[in-house]
Amino acid sequence: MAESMKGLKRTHRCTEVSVNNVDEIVTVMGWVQKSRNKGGIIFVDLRDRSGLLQIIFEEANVGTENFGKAEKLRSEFVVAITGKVSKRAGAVNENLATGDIEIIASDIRILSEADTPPFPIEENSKTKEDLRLKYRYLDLRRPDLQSNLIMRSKVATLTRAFLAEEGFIEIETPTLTKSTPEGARDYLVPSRVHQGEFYALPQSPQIFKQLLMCSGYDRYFQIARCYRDEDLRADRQPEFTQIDMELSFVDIDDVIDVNERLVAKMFKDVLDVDVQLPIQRITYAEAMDRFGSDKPDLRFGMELKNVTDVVKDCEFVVFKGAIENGGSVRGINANGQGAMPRKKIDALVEFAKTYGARGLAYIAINEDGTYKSSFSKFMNDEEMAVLVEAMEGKAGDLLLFAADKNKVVFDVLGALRVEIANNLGLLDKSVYKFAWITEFPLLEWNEDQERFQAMHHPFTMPMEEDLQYIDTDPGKVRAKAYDIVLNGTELGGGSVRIYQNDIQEKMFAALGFSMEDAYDQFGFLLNAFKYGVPPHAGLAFGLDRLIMLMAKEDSIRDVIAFPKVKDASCLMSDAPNIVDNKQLEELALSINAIKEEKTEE
RNA sequence: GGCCUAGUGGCUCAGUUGGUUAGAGCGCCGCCCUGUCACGGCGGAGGUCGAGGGUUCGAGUCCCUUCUGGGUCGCCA
Repeated sequence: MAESMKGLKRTHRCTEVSVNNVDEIVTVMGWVQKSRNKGGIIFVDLRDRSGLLQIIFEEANVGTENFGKAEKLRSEFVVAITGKVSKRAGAVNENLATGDIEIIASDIRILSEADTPPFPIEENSKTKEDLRLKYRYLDLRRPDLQSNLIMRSKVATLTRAFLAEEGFIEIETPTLTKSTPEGARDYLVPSRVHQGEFYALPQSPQIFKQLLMCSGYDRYFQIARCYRDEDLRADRQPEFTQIDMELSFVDIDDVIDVNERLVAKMFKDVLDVDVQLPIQRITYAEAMDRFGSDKPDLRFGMELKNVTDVVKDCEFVVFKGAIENGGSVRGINANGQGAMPRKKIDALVEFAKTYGARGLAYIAINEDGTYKSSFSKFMNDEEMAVLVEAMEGKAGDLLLFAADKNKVVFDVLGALRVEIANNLGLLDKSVYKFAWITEFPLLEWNEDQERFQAMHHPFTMPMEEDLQYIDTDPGKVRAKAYDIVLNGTELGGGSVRIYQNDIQEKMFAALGFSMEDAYDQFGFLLNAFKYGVPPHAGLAFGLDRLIMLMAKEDSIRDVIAFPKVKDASCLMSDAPNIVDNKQLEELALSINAIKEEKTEE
């Protein structure tokens, strides 16, 4: 028996009422968080997106009929309350923004009744995520998710304002577009009109924004939805949002400048955190060498040390073999962890193996200066001492070594470094350490396909000084590409683009594309470049990851209203689902093989 | 696709080496209570332990298969 709100108008949100409104008659509307019925007096905590407000019902003030309604209230009923703001007669509740006041109800309407929710609607929910996702519309009532989405809105709003101020124009680009085989797997959309043909959902607006530069818009941005049909992670969803931009007549420094000022404004305005500008820049080579990662977490040390030269003459076959095969031996020093129990060290070895290590060598330095090591029997005392010295090992330290191809060594130690820091509680979410990573390799060798592929994308400009190697030693060429990294997460990235035909042709040649292939896939861009193209560069932020870090969450699911789970389905709507045959016929599609349980539905 | 991990009343969990009617807190329902705010008091309902199969005299507890979440490697220009 829902009542009408006819004739009523909400005057305040719950926490917009304060002591300044004492004795005023207000009308608030929201959900019943909690009802405490003491018999002759009923306390109700009313909730809306702003917070909680206590309502008092006494028969003398609200009347017999309304008091009866108040007795019926249960969690999540939606009500409209009119009453007088009053200083609390009882104790002040320090935990509530409105803890010093209450509303003495003179009228109540039950706008909607509610079933008991399947889990408590409360902050810091302990409920398992699958249940929360099935009832996402209830989960989204919780204050922590509401504050995340509100923060997200603030960031988007100030981004628009900031970029507009900087001369950017917001332009939308298509989401029904053309599949390009390089890069991530595309989501495809069948065409009804052109049977047998497909649109692709964009992985990014990359080509369109470059065309907009050709068209003279000069500075473009868009808060763009992007799609990649790859497996999910805590920080990867099949559809995600980028703050995407492109600028004409600029070089690296111009892009970095405007973006670090944007980041600084976001953190100041939303979190009141000062980001020190300029943000430090680290080359890719240095990042790999010091941190084993191109997205280093700079909140703690434990940097990698290259001890290849130190151990090159030892008899330990693992070290020797790695060096002979062109690899390296590197280590990290987990300060003060020398007493780590064998079980935990074994767990680290297993962890390392998931990153391709065949094992992990270690030296635990006892408090008395003696060693406990997995390989001391292969080294003499002097060799051990020199190695420990090179690692700056002190009594009580734990030294961990990886010996393999450089890629494996970096992967293993880079991951291990973060794992250990995490285990030791060194990753403080309220500390924000930014870095720009620059001078990425232009190309990387794809072992499976036995060819080079673009590390970023095929339109990334090589560094002028490396251009000479593009024909002879393409792997050596560095790119005018840059990533912005925050606390070990890649927040965004971009590059200066190629705008000269001759360089673009060399790039396609290095990638093993014929010009015919290139024109087939990217002809509209290459043709556009024939008609006068400005030098241009751009960048895109992962908005979901940015908000995740700002909100101190562990998953982007907590900053996306309706996220998908690991297998890319939606537990609430049950998407994706099968469609009826009529739809398939219109698209000239037939299904060859699908999982049995789906066909039986 | 691989590896790790979880799945016990509505929610969160406990359930010893397999052994009588599967427990707790919160929530829910009913009655009482005019100052509570983790309200309180009294009473009550509710699960066969994700599913299927197996071992056993006997399984929530062991084995196999499978489903559903989460983490991660591969993948993610």
